[in-house]
Amino acid sequence: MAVSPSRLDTPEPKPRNTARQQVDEAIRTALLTGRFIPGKAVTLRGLALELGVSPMPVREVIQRLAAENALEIRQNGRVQVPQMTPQRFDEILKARLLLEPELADMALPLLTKADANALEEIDSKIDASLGTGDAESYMRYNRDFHFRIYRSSRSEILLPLADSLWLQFAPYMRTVYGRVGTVNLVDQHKEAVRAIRNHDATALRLAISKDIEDGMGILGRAGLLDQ
Amino acid sequence: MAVSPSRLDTPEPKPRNTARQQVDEAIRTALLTGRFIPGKAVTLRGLALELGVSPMPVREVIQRLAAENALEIRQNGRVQVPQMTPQRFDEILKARLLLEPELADMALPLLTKADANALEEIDSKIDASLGTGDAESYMRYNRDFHFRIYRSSRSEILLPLADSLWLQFAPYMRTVYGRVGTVNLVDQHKEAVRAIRNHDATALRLAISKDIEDGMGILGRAGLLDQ
DNA sequence: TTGCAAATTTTGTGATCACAAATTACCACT
DNA sequence: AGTGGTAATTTGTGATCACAAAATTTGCAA
Repeated sequence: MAVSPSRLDTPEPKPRNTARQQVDEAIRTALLTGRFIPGKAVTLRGLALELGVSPMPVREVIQRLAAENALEIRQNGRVQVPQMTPQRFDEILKARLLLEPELADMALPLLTKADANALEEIDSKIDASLGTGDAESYMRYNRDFHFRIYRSSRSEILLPLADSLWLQFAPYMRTVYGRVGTVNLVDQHKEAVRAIRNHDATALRLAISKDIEDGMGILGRAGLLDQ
Repeated sequence: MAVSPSRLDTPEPKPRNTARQQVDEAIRTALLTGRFIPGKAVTLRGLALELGVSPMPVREVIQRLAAENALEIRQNGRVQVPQMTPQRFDEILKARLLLEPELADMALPLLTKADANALEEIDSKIDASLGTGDAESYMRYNRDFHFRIYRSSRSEILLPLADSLWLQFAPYMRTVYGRVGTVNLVDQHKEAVRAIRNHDATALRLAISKDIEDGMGILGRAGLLDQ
C-alpha cells in the first residue's frame, strides 16, 4: 500500500506569492487604518502606479473588496470608498453585536495564558497610541486586539463576516477620530483580558459587547449629523 | 436656482450592462441552485467558453465569489467549489440563526399584504417542486421565499452577509437532496406567512428559526458522515 | 502489468492594448 | 465674469498574449 495523502483534499504544497495578495493586503490595511477617506474616488491606474504593479491585480482586488462592501462600484464604473449613512451605521453596530461576542465565545476555550499576555501587550500599545493621539496606530492595534481573540476561534464562517464589517466601518471611524480626537475613547479591553484569564464566558461576551458600544455608540453617531 | 440633484452623492445615471454582471449572475444562480458540486474544479477558460465571454470578466467574478467564500482559491491557484465540513456546517447554521431572524424582524414592518400573497405563491411552487422531486426548482424557490422577506428589510449590511452564507451552503445542500431526496423536507413557510399577516414579530422570528433548523438540522448533518 | 520519468497540455497570473463612456479642461461668445 | 459647447483626458471594460507552474498524458523499461 502507498503512503499517499490520507485526505483526498487539500494537499496545498507551498504558498505562492502573487502580486494580487500584496495589493490585497496593502489596500485592506489602508482601509482598516483609515488611510482611505469615505467618498474618496479610487482609480485602478492610480492604485496600480502607487503600488508599483500593473492595473491587472488591482482590478481583481477591487472586485474582491467590492464584494465585501468595503469598496463601492458605482453604476458608471467608478470606484469609491463608501459613504457612511445613519442606517448603515446602525446596522453595522447591530451586526457586530450579533457576531463578535459569539466569536469571542468560540475563541474562549482556545485562548491560552500566552494569548492573554499578548492581548495585554497590544492593549498597552493602544493606550500609548491614545496618549499620543495617533489615530492610525490606534486603529491598527485595536483591530489586532479584537482579531487576536476572534482568530483563535478557528472560525471559517463568522470570522470573514466580521472582517467584512470592520472593513466597512473603519474608514468612517477614522474620520470621526480626526474630528473629535481620540482622547475621549474608552474601551473594555482590560475587562476582556480578565474574563479570558478567568475563563468566564459571560463576562467576555459582556466585555466585547460593551467595547463595541463604547467604540461606536455615542461617539460614532455624532459624526453622522453633517457630511 | 437650478433644479440640480438635491443630494451631493449618487447621481447614478443609468445602469450599465457589463459582461461581468451577466457572468456574476450566472455563476451565482448556478451555485444557489446546486449546479456546482462541492469539490468540483472550476476553470477560468472553461467558464468563459461556457458563458461565451473572454476569461477576463470571469476572473473578476471568481475573485468576487472567492471573497465571499463561495468559491475557494487553493494555494496553487486552482479554483473549486468548497467542500463542506462538519465545523463549517455548524457554523453556517449558527450564523444563519443569528442573522436571518433579525433580517425578518427588520422586514416585518415593511411587508405588505401583496408580499404575503406573493410569498404564498412562491410557497405553492415550492410544494410543487417537492412533489415532483425537482431539487433545483426547490432550491431556487426556497431562496426566493427567504430573500423576498429579507430584501424587504432594505438592509445594506446584514443582507449581503446572509447572501454570502447561502452561497456557501447551497452547493452542499444540493448534494444532500440528491442523496436522500426532497420528499422528507418540511418547512415553516406557512407559519411565516401567517406571522407576517398578523404582524407578529415573535412568531416570525420563531418561524424563520425553525425553518432554518428544519432545512439544515437533521437532514443536513446526515450527509457529512462520509465524503 | 507496473512504476517512473519525460513530454505535452492545461491553468492561473500579469501585462498591454483598443475602445467607449464619462469626466474634466478649455475657449469662444454674450 | 458667467455660460455653453467642444476638445482632450481620464477611467473602467474586455480581449489577447506571454509566461511559469501544475496537472495530465504518454512512453519506455523493469
